[in-house]
Amino acid sequence: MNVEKPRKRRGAGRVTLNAVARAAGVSAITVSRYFNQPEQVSPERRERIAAVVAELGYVPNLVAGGLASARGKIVGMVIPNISGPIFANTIQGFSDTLSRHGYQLLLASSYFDIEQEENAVRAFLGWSPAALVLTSHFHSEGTEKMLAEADIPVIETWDYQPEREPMQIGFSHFEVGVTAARHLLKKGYQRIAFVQNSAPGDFSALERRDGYAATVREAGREPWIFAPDADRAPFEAGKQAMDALMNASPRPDAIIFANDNLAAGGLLAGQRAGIKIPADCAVLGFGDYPFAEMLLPSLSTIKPPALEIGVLAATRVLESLGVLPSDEVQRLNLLRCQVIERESI
Amino acid sequence: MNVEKPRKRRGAGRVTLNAVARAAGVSAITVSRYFNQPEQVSPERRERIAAVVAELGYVPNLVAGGLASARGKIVGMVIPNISGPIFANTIQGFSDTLSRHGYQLLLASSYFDIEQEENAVRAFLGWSPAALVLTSHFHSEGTEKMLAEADIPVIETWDYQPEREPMQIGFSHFEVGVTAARHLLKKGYQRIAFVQNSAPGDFSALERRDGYAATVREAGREPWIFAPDADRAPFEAGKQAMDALMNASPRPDAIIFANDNLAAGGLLAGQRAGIKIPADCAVLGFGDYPFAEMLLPSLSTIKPPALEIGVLAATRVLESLGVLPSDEVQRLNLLRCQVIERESI
DNA sequence: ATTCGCGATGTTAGCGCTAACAATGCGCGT
DNA sequence: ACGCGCATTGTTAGCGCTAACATCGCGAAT
Repeated sequence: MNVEKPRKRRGAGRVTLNAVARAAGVSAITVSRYFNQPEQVSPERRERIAAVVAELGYVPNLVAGGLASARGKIVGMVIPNISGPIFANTIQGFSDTLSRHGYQLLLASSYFDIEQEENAVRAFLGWSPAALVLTSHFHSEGTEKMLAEADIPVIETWDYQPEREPMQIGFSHFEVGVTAARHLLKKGYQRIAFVQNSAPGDFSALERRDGYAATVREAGREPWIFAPDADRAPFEAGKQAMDALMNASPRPDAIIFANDNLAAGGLLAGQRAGIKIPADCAVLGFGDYPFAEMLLPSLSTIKPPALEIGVLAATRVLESLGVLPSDEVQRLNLLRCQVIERESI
Repeated sequence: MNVEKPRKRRGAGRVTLNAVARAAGVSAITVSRYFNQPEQVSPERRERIAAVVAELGYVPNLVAGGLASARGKIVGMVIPNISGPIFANTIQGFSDTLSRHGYQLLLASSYFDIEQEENAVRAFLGWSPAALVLTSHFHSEGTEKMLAEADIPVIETWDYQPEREPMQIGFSHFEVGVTAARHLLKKGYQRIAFVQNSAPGDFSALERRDGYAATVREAGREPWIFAPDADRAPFEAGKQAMDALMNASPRPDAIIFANDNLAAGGLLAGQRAGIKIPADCAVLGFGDYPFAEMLLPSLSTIKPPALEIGVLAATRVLESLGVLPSDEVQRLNLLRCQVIERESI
């Protein structure tokens, strides 16, 4: 006499939605609605279900939900690097805004490598995310193809190329260069130099340089661009630049550095060489890294809207998904940078 | 004559594993094995399947896989904050190590708030993650309960409390305080002060203080602890501390700051007051924040193994899951901090 | 020749949830 | 009284994948 024993036993005894439904004396779909469209459930049942959920310690299985509804409450973000002072704020703003609305963040870093980006995008798509957020607009063919087929909102951040199709949130690096140069010109500086970023592949920094160049040219002066050795770390490159520029004659009376790391190096080298900043030479950075206010003299810089980009990206995602209200989701979102004047100008 | 049309149509025409199987002339499970245990599939079929996968652009649906196998290739991490200079490296190391083995990172921040942590843990558990990584050992009751029931590897990082049950990866903050004090004593400093962190809730900083206190006492001296106002930002608190200590008589000849932000403030205030560092007074920080080498004088500090914690956490997770080999996964992992000597000592 | 073991492959039955459709009951206007 | 619309609840059929078991074929061991 064989006992017909069931052959499978996988789900490890977790409390399921069905168990809750049974205990509450309603059907499964009602419990499902309680979680997803509570306004469709009568108050009495809501209370009943809430009690059972608390009692059994039910945790909704989002995986099953995601499979059934073909769209999970999860959003992927690929960022060049997590630990840099720049992107960290964007991640923070993004993550916080999302989680406030019950969405989870899947994160991966690409290190400016489009193949790593492609791998991350592929893996993310496997989780059927509600949306994807990428950095910059330069992707591999494979990535572009997958994104086109995925049929979910895709947002590109930090870079701003209005002619591209996907939703964009960023600011104009060219404009930053213009702002920097114009700001110094207005303050009466005459010989303004620009120190380029030593890291290859940072195309945004080149746009800032171009903005600077166009502006000084417009003011009837020749651009003066110093390019440090490509193999130096930013801080060292900044020192090199300052040393070289201070040996020129005539010297520049103001220097725009492509970022705050370079500027910090410049500040230090200047000080070691006995240059008075800003009396002998003004220094302006970009990024408003946390240390900018801690240097001596404290570093004037241009602050990019890092946190805002993250928050706005999340907002646009939630709008696209109908979680937040909006008549029509804006495709282009141009933010502004801010000049932070401290002592080095 | 009614045409029996199927009633559902959800999956939006995505390429499925079944489609691949059909096109390759094998069964679905063989394709599944091709992805998960390729060594179990004969080389000929592997090739065949690979070709079809590429041709159709198949992207495995990890949600379905996760549901079927009751354990997704995804790992959750809850960290106090993403943008701080401390934890960013841990996230980076963790994320990179995981993704190298095909696991994805779910990230959330708690802002040192155990209720936010609980929410994050609940949401993460809904994705049936393969493991969870938390920061510190102080959790809400609800969190503890969920973790106990979840039956997955849980790792607590940064803090190190050997008596606790879960796997731990961190270092001893007390030991950091001891190291700092001992290092300065050995260099011949006589009157060593300690500046406490102004932020309430940073219990680790208090342990460092206690390590310092125990060590100087052991050397026959009285601990000298300065506590800045609790409502000041760290940088400002550091300034306040330096000003106060420099007005004492006799002055301390060395100061340990609870972290680099405080130390940077101290350095600046010292300089403004005409104090020669390190000749008049040495300064030692903690954290090795990125700006430490950029200050003038550059800041000597104690560098915590932030990146290593992340990498090791990921390694232990992968070992627990059998992805990486290991006879027996170590439950306790004590890492060491490193004294970085620059100019301020 | 028969058995055994083992590697490669296939069949079946869900995993836990939700979309789509169905049904029910109630108040309302005619 | 009847039909209609609306709010609430239920029924059914999967979503795409993999665990568990079943099968098949072939060489080695007996």
